Amino acid sequence: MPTIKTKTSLTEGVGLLRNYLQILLQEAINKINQDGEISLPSLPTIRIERSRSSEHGDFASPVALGLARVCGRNPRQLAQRLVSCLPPSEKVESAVVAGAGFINFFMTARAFQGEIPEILAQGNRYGCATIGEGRPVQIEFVSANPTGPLHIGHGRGAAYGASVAALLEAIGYAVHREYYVNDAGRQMDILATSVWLRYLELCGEEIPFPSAGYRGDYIWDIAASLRREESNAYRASREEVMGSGTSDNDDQEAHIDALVGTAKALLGKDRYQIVMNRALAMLLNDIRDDLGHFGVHFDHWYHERRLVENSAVDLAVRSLDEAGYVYEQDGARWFRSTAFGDEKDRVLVRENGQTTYFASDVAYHLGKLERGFQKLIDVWGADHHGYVARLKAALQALGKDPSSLAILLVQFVSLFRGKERLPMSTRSGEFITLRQLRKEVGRDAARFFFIMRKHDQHLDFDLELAKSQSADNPVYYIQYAYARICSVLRQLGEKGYLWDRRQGEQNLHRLCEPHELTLLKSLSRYPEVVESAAVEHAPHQVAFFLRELANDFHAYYNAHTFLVEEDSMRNARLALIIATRQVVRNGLDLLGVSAPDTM
RNA sequence: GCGCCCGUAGCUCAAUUGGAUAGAGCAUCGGCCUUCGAAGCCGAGGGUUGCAGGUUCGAGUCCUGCCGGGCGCGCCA
Repeated sequence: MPTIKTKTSLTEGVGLLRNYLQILLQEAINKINQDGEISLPSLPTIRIERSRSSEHGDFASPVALGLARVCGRNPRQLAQRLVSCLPPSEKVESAVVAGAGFINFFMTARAFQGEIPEILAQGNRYGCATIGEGRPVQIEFVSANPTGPLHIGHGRGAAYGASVAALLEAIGYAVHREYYVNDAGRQMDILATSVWLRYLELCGEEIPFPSAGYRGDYIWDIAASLRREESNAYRASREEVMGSGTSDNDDQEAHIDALVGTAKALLGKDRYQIVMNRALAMLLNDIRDDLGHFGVHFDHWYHERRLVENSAVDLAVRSLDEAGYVYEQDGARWFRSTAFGDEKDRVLVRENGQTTYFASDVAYHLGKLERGFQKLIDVWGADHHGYVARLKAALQALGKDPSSLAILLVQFVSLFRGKERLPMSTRSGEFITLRQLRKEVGRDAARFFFIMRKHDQHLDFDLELAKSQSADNPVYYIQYAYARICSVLRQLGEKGYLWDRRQGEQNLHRLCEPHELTLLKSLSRYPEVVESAAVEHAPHQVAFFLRELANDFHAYYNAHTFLVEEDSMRNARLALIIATRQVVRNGLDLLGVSAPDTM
């Protein structure tokens, strides 16, 4: 019989209790496998779960159920056999077979008490893992067009992307955060022209503003700065501007395109470029500043222009062509994405010779892989879902593995003020910006609320709830737990005590009240939660965990006094709540939410 | 019409990716402050997981068909 190797041995570091139990089961399976009782060519994956109900112990494994199927044996009998082969352990109180053949583990109090020194020793690093093994991962998020301020939807993408990035970093990936700046397409022309038209209005020209232009107030601000800087040097008359003959009443898109042409002609290439660059710079600064205050930072801002200028886009199109997936039709060049399951083929080069946004995106993603990232993550608004198939198709056509790119779609946000739903229209520039939201509810509540739901769920964001400083508000509930612990420690000093960490760690066996065990068990779950949330790109799991942890702490607080007279007990309890404080802070940190000492 | 996502307590959402008796928070009702912060704690009620089939030891989760909602379906980005 083959000996199945175990990754780690029992004598090595403790690590997660879950992994520890996994090893125990491995030993048991190995034993009966070597005895010839069962015959396994390779080790099955041994799943260990936290029991949902305390009646089922602390951990449970369904491994015998799967194994029984393979071996053609009775699951309960096999489970019983495994239990009898488990190596003895001081961490396991008992292991029993239950239900269809589950193995339930009841742990000793000591097993959980042992987590406290780990937390205190690791501090900010507690919960981190090395699964990523330093592999480079690139995560692209927000990437809003620089044609206006960020709105609520971008806020959700920003909060989500930032938390996923933090989680991946926590489990050992080398994370590179990137914002893709769409500064090369038609939208930029419309932006530049919108600014110029407002500038002309400021100069006193009465020109009707095109409905396809950007109408937001921020356009006035940019125009005003242009006028301050350049005075009337960019002025043209109403007659010159309106001379193209198109009308806003006929075809709004054609009209704006004509105005763009007029702007380019009247200003000349250099001055037109200055207007565009000024608008772009101001908007990007605004976005960068906004995100900075939101606690969201990027390692790199990647400009689409760069792809155009260094011919990466042309190269990508040529590569697709050489792979045999490009053809010409109606004067345009098409990518045969239907060969990879897309609904229809997509244009790469337009009839007018200009490459499409899609062509840039192919080049951009190809470049990401060529820069050495093995794992790519894109966070997109759900309205872009139709885009997934074509981008993956392009990667596949270029000989890349499409599964190296994970596209996470973030659903829309509906804003509520209590029961009242706030209208969100992007047209006419009347939408609530991220900045307004941040100023109204604060960064902490905004960050927390945005990640509280799974990314593929619609999010109802209640401004009143986010602002309320009450138990209804989960952010305050969690922060309050943190502040309460800080407050206890202040009281400690006022009473003339000092926390004796060593004595505390030596008396952890004193922590055996039900409330204490509940809290200890929750604390030990934290590394498991971080790992799961990271692997599944699901920061909401951290939010739910913190809520439960805070609840366990508040319950403990109400049931017992920490600052008791007896030194050994006091120091043990302080060790527990200081460890709790550490875990709350680590969790909040992953979510970009602050941990205040007082509230 | 076609494609993708979603449908779980009155409301907003979880559910260890196929595991045991589907759980939280609001809201409702009832208790707990002379005490380390009541921004807190404890308890109660509330469910045919949209509907109907199927797959298996086992389904909220997987497959099929309906019903209802959201989003896409440009030589825009």
